[in-house]
Amino acid sequence: MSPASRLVDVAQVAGVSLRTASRVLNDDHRVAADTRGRVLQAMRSLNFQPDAVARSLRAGTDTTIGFVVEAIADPFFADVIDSVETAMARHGRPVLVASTRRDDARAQQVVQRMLHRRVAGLILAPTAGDHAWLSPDRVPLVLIDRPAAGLTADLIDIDDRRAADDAVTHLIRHGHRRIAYVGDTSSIPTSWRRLEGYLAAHARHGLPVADHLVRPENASSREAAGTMHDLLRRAAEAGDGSFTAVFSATTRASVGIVPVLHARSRTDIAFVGIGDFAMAEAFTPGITVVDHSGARIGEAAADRLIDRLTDPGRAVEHIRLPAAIIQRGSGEIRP
Amino acid sequence: MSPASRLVDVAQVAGVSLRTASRVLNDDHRVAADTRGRVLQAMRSLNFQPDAVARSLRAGTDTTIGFVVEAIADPFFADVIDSVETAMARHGRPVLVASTRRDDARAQQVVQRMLHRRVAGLILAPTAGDHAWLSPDRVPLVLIDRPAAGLTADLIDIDDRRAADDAVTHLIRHGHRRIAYVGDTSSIPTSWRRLEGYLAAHARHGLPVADHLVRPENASSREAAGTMHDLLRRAAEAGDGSFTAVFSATTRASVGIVPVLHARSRTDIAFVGIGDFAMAEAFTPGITVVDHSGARIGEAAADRLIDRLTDPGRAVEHIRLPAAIIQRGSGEIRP
DNA sequence: GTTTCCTATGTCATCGGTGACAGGGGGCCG
DNA sequence: CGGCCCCCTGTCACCGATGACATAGGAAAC
Repeated sequence: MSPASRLVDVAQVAGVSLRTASRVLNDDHRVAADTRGRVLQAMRSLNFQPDAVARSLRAGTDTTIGFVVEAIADPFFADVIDSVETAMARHGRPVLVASTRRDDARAQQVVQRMLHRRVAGLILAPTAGDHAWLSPDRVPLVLIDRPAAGLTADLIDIDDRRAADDAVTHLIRHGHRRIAYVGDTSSIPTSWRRLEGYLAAHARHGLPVADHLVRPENASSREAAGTMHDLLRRAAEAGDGSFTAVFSATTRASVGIVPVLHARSRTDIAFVGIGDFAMAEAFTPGITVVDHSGARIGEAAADRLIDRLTDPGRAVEHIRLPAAIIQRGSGEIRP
Repeated sequence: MSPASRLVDVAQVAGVSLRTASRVLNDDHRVAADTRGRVLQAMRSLNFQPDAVARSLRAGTDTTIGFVVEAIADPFFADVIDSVETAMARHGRPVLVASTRRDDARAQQVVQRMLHRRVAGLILAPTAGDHAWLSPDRVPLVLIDRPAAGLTADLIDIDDRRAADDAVTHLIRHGHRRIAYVGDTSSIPTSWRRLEGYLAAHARHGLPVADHLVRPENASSREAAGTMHDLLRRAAEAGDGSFTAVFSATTRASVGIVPVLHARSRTDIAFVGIGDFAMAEAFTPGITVVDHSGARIGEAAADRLIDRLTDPGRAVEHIRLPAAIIQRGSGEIRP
């Protein structure tokens, strides 16, 4: 393996100075046509490729984009990463990924690491804690999915309150009066907004909310499954603990709940969840969801970040992407 | 925002030379205890963090690891990426991801880009084409999921032939004689080995293979769903086109097939697929699969790469991870 | 007391490019 | 024909760290 050739080698072969070769490399117009030709020829013959690290050092900033989420394997975030990477690849920008596991300290650590790598920009799905340590003037920043406490920056999300309200209203319209809520930790704005939507839909229809049917704080699919078991048990024990429909506030929760309902053959209970998932249409009945496309969010975030890199001065924007109900059957079951 | 402090600033505050500060930073033992103390104190007071780009330039190599797969959003690869990132984070190594969309040219491009960034090592799920352009002496390299044509490097995979053989044998033991094969493009070793396994199981049991039941070349879940529809239609038309079980060679295909079977209420047809997926246990009957854990593969790949970075001279290894049948019902249906 | 050696620290060059600025040479103008 | 300007190219310094090598000063050895 011959060592990678450097720009000096090119310059020498072309018989020009390093600086001139550099100008050709950077499409500087003030280079005579034939000189440019010789340099380009030399580059080809040496199979020259510029060293990104050296350029980054001189430029003071890298071309790489950092992407920080709580879990890469989460289907929603995997979609987002995929579309961000695809969009960034079009601009020749590599993407660094990191996961936080919902741990504030870890989030801070991985972000700091990226900053020391001088990433050109960051896309971040914030954790629950305060993010004042991350000053947005320090690096171009786009948030996804939820705002970050103590941080003003571009944000791409869906209207969580409304998505939940729509889902619950859908169930109410189909005749349900006692609807269980199963959701994620309400320390995250995404989650409490969905809970708000659930409550708002009830209030607007003059329906009371039974406290024992509201079950936030399910951090994993497993916990959600446990909660579902518990809800069913209570409903069986006491007549007044009953419910005819379930609203799941997150995909994670849905993936726990649906198997429980099916394992118990409780297809008499209506179900609507936020977040689509693979195979949702494969059940009988199909699973009705309010979908927010990860791919769309990723694309919007990538576009926004590229814009901000081009023109750092622009005003902070909050982009709301639409979320719509996909009716597949489970949400249209009547009590 | 004060600009990030540099090592010279630290040196100045501590009243030592740049070089001495550098020695402290690198735990060089030949520094007097009190000098070290002053420097560390200065680092803390300036909140100093070394510039990773400058270090990379000087060192000739970056600490970053590159990860290249065909699609980041693929559930299997998302698992792998997640575990690789988690493992690498423990070693303080950032991870760059890139997707190839199964396009050789694109694969070559993203890998070259990573090399120009001087990544410390690469983990690669090869595409179908020839990979001779990527010399393994150029960068520490670990392959996952399948070998690469024209390339000798560490490889982490499962025994695809055997996994398929096991799955099909499982069906045969449950009394099936006519088993359909639905799989992915057979240009990829992963895929044709699974087809081999399917054929081998039949041969060992003295069973003939009906050509019209062997359906490779389903690149997407959608195509697999179409193929399943077609198989069912033919079986309904001609008596001899019938089958009592389906073997799906990839998760992608399974995700297409299962909904079709359930939509048509064909739960009389047995099913076994390679690759587990979310909700597989939620169906009635649950979906029997041969599982190969993406997390395990990612962890093994990360460990292997770290080993190779530590000791570049080691012999190339081929690590086979176990894959085991998870019986959930669909594979235990009798004809 | 001188030589030797070692410890702690410093100076200089370097990694591979790019910014700032200088300067030679030809064309155009007065 | 001198002066001005512009086009093209070159020299030098620098981005932030580390490798190679040098050196002051004291301890150990003779």
